[in-house]
Amino acid sequence: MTAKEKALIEAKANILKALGHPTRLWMAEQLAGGEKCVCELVEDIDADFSTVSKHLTVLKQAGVVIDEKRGKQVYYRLKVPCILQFMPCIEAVLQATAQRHIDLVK
Amino acid sequence: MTAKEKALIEAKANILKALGHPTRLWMAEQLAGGEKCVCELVEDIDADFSTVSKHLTVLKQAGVVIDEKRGKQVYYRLKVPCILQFMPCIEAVLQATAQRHIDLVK
DNA sequence: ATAACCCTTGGTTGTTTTACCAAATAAGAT
DNA sequence: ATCTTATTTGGTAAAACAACCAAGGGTTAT
Repeated sequence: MTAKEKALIEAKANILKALGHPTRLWMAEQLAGGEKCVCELVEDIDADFSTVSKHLTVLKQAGVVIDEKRGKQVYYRLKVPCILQFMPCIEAVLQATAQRHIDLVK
Repeated sequence: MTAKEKALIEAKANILKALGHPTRLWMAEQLAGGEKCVCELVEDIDADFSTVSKHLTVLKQAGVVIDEKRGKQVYYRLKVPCILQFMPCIEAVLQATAQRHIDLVK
């Protein structure tokens, strides 16, 4: 494996890793429906404001979202909407996995 | 968010997390070309036998791969091949992100 | 039976993540 | 100017992760 190939795979893994946390994945799914400010996300989830903000920072650094400050609030949105296209496949994995998962997807 | 929705998102995040490590992502890509035994993966990468084995266990528990013992060796393969279909989108994120990433994808 | 090979498991250590709290910054309202 | 409101940043402690080494369990070959 060349250094370039290695760097590419690390970059890709980093994006998947960013989405590989329940809170962050949930946020990405929320943003698929359109931009939201941090406060809206905080409101919908049982977590600290700072926690939400830090998760958004992770997504931002991974290149999954971008932010824009408007007035008092900061709005986040998906940078590349296709990100959530692979959810059906993820769910197919769950389907294929175990009995206990099947009812999750249905 | 109901308990069920929460469980679903955790399960999905777990799959993405499993793929969110350079070595594991690399393995998944290798297996996209067909099953391989652990020894073949170890040979192609600069890592300990036990490290490779543990990474495979993570992928297995996430439902991404399945294993089959044949003779002395254990063969791993992708359980749901579509897993790697979203790589183009991941690369699109890289493209969209920063100058320093662009040359990685090309 | 012994040896050699393939793989997993257990243990250890260092690193990374995560969540919360408190404090700091920034913008709009009074 | 002061006070909210919205968000980020810094700090800290607990938990999870990752890599290596050593040891153990099967399986085939001798």
